[in-house]
Amino acid sequence: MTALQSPFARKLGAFVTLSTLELSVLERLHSRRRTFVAGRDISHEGQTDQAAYILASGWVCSYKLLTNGSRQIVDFQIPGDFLGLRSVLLRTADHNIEPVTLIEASEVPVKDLMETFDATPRLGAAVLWAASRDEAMVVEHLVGLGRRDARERMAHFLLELSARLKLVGLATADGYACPLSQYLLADALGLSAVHVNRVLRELREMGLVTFQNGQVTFQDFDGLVALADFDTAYLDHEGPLMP
Amino acid sequence: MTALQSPFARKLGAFVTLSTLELSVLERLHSRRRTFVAGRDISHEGQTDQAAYILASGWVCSYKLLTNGSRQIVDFQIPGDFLGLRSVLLRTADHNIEPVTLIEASEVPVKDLMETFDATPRLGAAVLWAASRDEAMVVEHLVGLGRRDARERMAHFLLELSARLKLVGLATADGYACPLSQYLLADALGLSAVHVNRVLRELREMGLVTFQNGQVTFQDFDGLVALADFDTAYLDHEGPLMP
DNA sequence: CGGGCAATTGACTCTCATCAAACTGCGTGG
DNA sequence: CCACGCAGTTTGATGAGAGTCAATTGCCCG
Repeated sequence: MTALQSPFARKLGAFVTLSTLELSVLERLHSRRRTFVAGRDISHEGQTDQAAYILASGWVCSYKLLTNGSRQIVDFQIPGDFLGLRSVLLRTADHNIEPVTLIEASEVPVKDLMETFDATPRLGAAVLWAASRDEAMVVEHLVGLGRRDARERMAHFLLELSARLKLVGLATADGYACPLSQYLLADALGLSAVHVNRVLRELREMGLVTFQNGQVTFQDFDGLVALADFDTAYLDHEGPLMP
Repeated sequence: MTALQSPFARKLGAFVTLSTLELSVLERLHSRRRTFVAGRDISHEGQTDQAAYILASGWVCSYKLLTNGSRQIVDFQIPGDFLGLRSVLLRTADHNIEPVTLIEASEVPVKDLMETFDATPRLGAAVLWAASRDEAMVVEHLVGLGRRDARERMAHFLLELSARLKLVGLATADGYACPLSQYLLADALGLSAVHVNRVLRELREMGLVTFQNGQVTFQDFDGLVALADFDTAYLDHEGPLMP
């Protein structure tokens, strides 16, 4: 896979034009390709000396555990997303990272990351910008947990994933393949798995979306947008401020 | 106020040693001092060309509104905190910023910010590190909204504020002055104001904390920590990776 | 064929929102 | 100096949304 085709380049390319040099630097970042099996954590809260990764294929989740045994998934990462950038900046991982499926990811050692920032500041800015965009997503999740009911939360979540997946060519207007179990959805949306099931049934019976056999299919996209009060503004920022 | 005494320098100084040059650059960042009255927003979602601010005194909240009229406060900022960094990086504000009290803040134009990154990379790294720490806090809030009940949330919130305020000398082991109304607490914790009141009463009757007349007083700090499952790890990261 | 995991459904419970109504402290203006 | 209004706090009563417990179904895979 060349950098031009990599989901990461594709995502950045949707917002800025990258020079040949920058594309080749991107390609070099993809040299340390690794695979990880589903379910075994890549990184644990409290670990130091973390590497960052760029996800090439498969899905990942970032989560935190509470001592009472429950867990909260902070976000899912899809191809083209950066993993563990904050953990690198803070020197210690502040959350756990678990592959949801078999994944391929390119390890980016701190040194390479710093050198990239130095050698191609435009790429550095792009990475920072992507990180800010991810943070905006986390904020939106927080708003959902605080002020949306279960139906709205689910609708919003499915729509956000749709927008993100479209950017890397993994979704169409009709829907997308989604490898998440109802337990994972529950941990992400702050609900119980049982309630997730009921909410999905409701949305299906309302004729809005179906989520069955790992496939999300929109029946009434606009209706879903209306229900979720979904506004893509937080995803559709202008590209990074390029030096 | 010299940079040495500013809450921002004080906060950074708790994690790294700053050179005289760096302190003087910091001081220059504080030149455009402005004041804002409580209740009138400094910045609105969707606005472009945002400036960033360093908060010198007073309290601020960042929030988002939903079309159904409810609002979710994402975080409060206290003296020493940066405001609107993400809005600058994304070129568009993705949330609103409202002073809770009369505040003093130093405006930091994008240009100055970039120049600082360029001229004193260590300060740039420090700012980035502080931003990552703030993001870790947002993540912790998200976990609270998703997986903690009202009592735990309130306890955790009061403890986090305590830790943050201590860092800039605004709290003692006994407690701190807190200008937040129960409505603000409600919007931050994803609760109704009525329920906030009941929860505060409960915590008081359990002999853990009191929050009355704008003063938070700990009666049983350890008991509160236990109830909240509070772990300062997400606040106590090592200092920034200094180039 | 049996084990195991995810999805599904029903019955019951509990936390928290909502509505309503006092009550407080406080600044303003008559 | 007091009446008034207002914003914030406090308390009670009721109901809805979501959790928990439990049982069943469907399906994949050894």
